[in-house]
Amino acid sequence: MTVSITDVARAAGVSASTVSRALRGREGVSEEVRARIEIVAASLGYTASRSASTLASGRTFTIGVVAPYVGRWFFGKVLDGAEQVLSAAGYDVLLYNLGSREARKRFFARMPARKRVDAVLSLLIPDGEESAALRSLGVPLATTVGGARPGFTVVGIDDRSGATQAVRHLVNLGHRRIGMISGAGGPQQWTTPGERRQAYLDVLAEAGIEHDPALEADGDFTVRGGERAMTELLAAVRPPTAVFAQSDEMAMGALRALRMHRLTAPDDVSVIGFDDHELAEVLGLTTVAQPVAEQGAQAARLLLRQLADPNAEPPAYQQIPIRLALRETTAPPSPRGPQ
Amino acid sequence: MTVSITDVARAAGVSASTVSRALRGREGVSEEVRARIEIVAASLGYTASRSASTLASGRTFTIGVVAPYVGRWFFGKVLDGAEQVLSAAGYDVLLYNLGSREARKRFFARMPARKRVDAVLSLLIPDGEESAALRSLGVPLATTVGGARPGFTVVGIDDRSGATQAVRHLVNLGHRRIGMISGAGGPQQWTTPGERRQAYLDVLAEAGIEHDPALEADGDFTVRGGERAMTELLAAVRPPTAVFAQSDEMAMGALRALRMHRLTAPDDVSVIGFDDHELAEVLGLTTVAQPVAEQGAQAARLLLRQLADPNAEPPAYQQIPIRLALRETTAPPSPRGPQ
DNA sequence: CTGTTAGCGCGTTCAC
DNA sequence: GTGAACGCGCTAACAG
Repeated sequence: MTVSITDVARAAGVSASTVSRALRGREGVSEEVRARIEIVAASLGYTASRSASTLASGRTFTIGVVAPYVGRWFFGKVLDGAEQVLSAAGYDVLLYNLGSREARKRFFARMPARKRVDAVLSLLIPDGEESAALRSLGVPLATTVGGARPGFTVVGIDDRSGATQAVRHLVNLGHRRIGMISGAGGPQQWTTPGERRQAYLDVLAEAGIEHDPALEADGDFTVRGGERAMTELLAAVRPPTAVFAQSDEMAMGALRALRMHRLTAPDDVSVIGFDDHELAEVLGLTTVAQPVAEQGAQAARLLLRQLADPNAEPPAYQQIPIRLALRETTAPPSPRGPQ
Repeated sequence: MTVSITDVARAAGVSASTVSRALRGREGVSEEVRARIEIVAASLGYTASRSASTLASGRTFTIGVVAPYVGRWFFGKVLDGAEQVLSAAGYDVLLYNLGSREARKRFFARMPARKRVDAVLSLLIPDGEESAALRSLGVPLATTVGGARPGFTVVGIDDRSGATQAVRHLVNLGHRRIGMISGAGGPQQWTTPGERRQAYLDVLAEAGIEHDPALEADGDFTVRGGERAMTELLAAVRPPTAVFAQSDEMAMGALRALRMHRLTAPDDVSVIGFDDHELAEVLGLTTVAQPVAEQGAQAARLLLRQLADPNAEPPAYQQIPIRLALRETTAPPSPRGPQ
């Protein structure tokens, strides 16, 4: 039924190996024969069976992408960027979406990717055991989240620098009471919240502003959490005149909380986010823009490079540049701000 | 290096065929032996090679998902829903993200999914040629977009009914000048814009409201487009007091346009969307809620059913229920609305 | 440059 | 209930 390599070989009057060589562009086939084979193969609609080639060669031409939740903006974008690079290079993408705790457990327990992929791109932060499980696959590993980890090529942004830019921006506008909405939870290995917080503290210190713990609130990296956190900050004895949210989604929640209190940004409170979510521009949200899809693309490129040259030492950590996207939710403090 | 079925067989003191039978739960293996084999396999960390099983059995245990753009909210959600169902059933998901015109062309020209998947879920609307290419794979096909198509199992919502509910809601609130932001473009086979528009016209007619072409604007199904469209509507001789946007993203653009004009919803203009985008709730947007992830999940289930029983006639079209999500952007027309 | 010979690791008969 | 033999479709090593 489906056409195999021997069908092509017979039709072209050559052996199967010659067809194999010709179609994969290997040397040792005369141009004449190669051309004939290509025509025959095309006319027969032949595609080599991936399973058979994999079995014979050991290469799968497939990259596994492990994600916590492709339905979320951030991961969808990273996946998008990675997929484009990989498919352009002739690789297939096998997606493992480990949203639920059970799915995740099942994946790492049974490792369905074993013998199925040439490399793995992880969009989630594996704990110690999970990292070991991935390393046991014996293939190149990359990730776009979390700090440097042995065995992984990590592509990320400079969280410290991004947060520094954000808070400095608020300081430069003249704010002195600057709040922060952060995410306290998350896996141990996720260094982002800590890095951004440290930058916040450092900038306050360098500006000679005393840190007020009442101006920090946990937003859980969700819109709802951001709303709750902002509400909390507004209830402080002396509310902030500006707020740095560690993510755009939390910043959006904060904007909503302001609206609920009949306040607006930046007239009453300045708000700056982090990410450059696709709706940030719509909302006019000032933010630290990180190229999300590009991080996935770059991680994919580094994996491809390792596959092309297994001997080359892969970079342990690579940074993608970020920039401040000035929009409409930040301005100098106004006298009529919340007291 | 990697452990194979013969390794397990030797360690368990049985033959490879017995291991194969035992591990796949086939009959004809004593419970005693099966238990022993399972223990040995687990302790050795054995996973059957998918390529080898595929080659031997013809089944790939892999489903191909073809998407136009996983980075977009809607498709990410559908993919998410589908992936969960498929991976829970032991299937892998091979993702083909056909964002660019070239990627799409390349995919349909070379059909890299051939011999690689047991079924295909398409999140994009294939044209005639592309449909034929997919059908030539000889596997079950499903889709969550577009109208019914031969050879495909289609899972979707009742666009007509959803739009009817939306516009009736506005009529019931007392609105008479009701605008619509729609999307004119898109592929021929995409019936959604037309269906929703027809419902809009029908409800106006049934309410005895004369249709005013000046109250329709094209929003291109994007936030930006929605913003432009709303601006256009506000510039009409007699602007609408309420607007039905055919998607939440366009509705969000409309809200932004209102803000730019120092107007608000619902005080000046009521706005209702369609989708229940994850940020709709945050913005308080009244909308027609469609369960996006559920559509992907249901399509996946129908594919699995066909794989389990190839003889069963697959349903040609299946509808997922929708509901009106009443929130804060719709209210009775106010006397101080735009004139 | 090209053909022949062996597997790759399984699932699937068919005997026993 | 279990094992031996065969083949799935292809690539790799070796001849020629």
